[in-house]
Amino acid sequence: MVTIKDISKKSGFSTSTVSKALNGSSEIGEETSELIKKVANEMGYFPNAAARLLKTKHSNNIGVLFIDEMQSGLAHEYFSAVLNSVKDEAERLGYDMTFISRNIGRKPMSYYNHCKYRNCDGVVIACVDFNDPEVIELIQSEIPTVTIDHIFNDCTAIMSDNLKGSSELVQYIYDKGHRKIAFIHGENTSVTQRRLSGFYSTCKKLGINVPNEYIKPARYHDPKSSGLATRELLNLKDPPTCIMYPDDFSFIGGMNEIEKHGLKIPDDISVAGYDGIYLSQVLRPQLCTFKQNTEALGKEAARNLIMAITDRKTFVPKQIWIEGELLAGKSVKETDF
Amino acid sequence: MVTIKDISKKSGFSTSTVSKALNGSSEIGEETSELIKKVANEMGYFPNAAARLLKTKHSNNIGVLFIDEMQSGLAHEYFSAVLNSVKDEAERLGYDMTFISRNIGRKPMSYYNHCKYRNCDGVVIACVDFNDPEVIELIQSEIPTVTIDHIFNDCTAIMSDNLKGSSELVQYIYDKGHRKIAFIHGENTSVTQRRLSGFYSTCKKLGINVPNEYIKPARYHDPKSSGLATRELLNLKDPPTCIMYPDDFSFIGGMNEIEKHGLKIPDDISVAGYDGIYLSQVLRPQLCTFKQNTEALGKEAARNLIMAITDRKTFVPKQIWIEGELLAGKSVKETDF
DNA sequence: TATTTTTACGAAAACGATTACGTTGCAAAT
DNA sequence: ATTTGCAACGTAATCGTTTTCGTAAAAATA
Repeated sequence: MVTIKDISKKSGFSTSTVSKALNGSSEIGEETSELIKKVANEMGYFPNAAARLLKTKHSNNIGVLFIDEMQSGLAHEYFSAVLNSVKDEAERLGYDMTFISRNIGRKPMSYYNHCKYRNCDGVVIACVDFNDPEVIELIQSEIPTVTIDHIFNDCTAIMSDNLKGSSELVQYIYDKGHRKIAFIHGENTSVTQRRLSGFYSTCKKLGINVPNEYIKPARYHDPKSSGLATRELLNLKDPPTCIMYPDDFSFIGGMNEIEKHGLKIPDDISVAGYDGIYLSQVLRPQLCTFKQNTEALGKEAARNLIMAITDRKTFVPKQIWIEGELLAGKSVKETDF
Repeated sequence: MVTIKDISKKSGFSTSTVSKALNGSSEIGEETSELIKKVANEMGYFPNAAARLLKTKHSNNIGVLFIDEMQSGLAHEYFSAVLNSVKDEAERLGYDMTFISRNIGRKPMSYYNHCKYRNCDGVVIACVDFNDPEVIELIQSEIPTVTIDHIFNDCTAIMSDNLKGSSELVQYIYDKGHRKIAFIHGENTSVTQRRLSGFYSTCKKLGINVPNEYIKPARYHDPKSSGLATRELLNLKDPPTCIMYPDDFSFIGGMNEIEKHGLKIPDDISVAGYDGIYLSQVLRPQLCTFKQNTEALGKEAARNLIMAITDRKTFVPKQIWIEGELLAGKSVKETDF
């Protein structure tokens, strides 16, 4: 490995001069600067991140916290799409991305300590249990963080506009003539809470009566759980004409259950999902859903995190709402009321 | 930040003793060792990765090279599943995972240099253009690497058994009575080459005649491209009764084209995919496909890479074949011949 | 008892960079 | 002629560990 010492020897300048020249300091004369750079190139020099980091404390590396309850991990299409976008934008801005886990070298370690250990300049937090004390510890620490789809005090949040999304879906379903709309909502996350709120408020606005039995809890991103909820809904004396699901993925469970009941989508029952994952658009019939802008979400997350890192003093936490787009699909049937 | 110096002062022992005690060296007496650990705990000490790395050269961090031509990145379901498994196993073994890009801090840098810069202990290479000189440079370097789905000299490879997979598919389709089987094959990757070989050899074994016009090139993981190939196949004077696709994802393009032609799967034409991604099993009809064992692939990749890192001297490169499983689905119709 | 070995610890030198501060030489200002 | 200022470069400390090599005392051996 060739170091600045080697360059120093070969070029005859001191290591500090070499360092400064290589970092483009104006302190060094143009000629020497050029010479040093030339020598460095010839010798195949590149800096050692560890040594540099030890002094500067800047790693040019951001961490991502990305662990979901359902263990789907990177197979979670929505989040992996967001993450991919984070990665692309971070790379464009010169940052690498490292996954943060709870252990290091076989020793357990909190998220926060892990980040400090790895000297992450900042952290993107997505798809985790936001009630986890360790997550809270990390967010409240001095390390810049941005969260995706969850709002914390004094922490920049990139939010997919779930309220608006579910609201638009309800409006669309209403416009198609439906008045008996059921909602299966994922439990215990702020994301699904917002979707539920959007559902309620829009129903109220439109004057739709929603019996309690039309609201079923289910686990987020869990087809089985939504399947059970679907069964209950279909067995009601007065079943709904349209069922809204927590997310596209969960809908699959519902779809199977609807098939078992011998019903056809959308002729016998209408359905809508959420997310707009690829799958939803290749199903037959195409699923009516709300597509989240994963690319914008990830990009904004990376950009804002890096801004927070760079302008640490002046940066103020903010919330950024990313809008999505209704994909009508063909799973909601025009109906009379 | 509390350092071993602080512990040294507080405990009265030298920094070297502290370091040794903390690292469990047998050189240090049990009592002092316990005392030092206690003090370290009280003070909330944990090591600084940069400083440690600077001396030891071990980062406990592995890099992943993961850039596909189609830019689907982490949205590539097969690879993201593999990667997730790599991550889980690596974490279990005490390693973190960092993405390797071509630039760092806005400066371009080769993959190899990037790995050296970040001091990656090893690299997992997947889903890239294996002809890229930079990739080759990395593989031939002193950094331990494992490749997924591609064989290089002197480099451990974790291989999904594509030959066997496509072979089993052909056999299954044959058993269902089909004799006019077309094959759309992805271009230019060793993965798709193997699938093609499996197709050819099994056809030969079974005595199936394969006219040239039944073999269509298309881009791997590209629905549009497979859609075009499908159209050509359907327009043949003597069209096939079954079409095999490069992968499940590509099949979607074919599916749309088949729909456009007013044909029904599987009544009018049978189809088969490859990969066994989630999508394939929720399509109606369920897709006949070959499910690759992504979990085993990722796990083996991580395990072998870390073995290569740990036993650098004795480790010999090897090839590990991971078997998959045929998912019959309902897209291949029983037919007479 | 005299000698060797072992045990338990410390001093100091790395690792490879950055950076505050010091030192020149020389031109410009006084 | 003296002072000042600045450009251009060097010295040396520093970041937080690990590790080699010593060394004193204790234990084992002869």
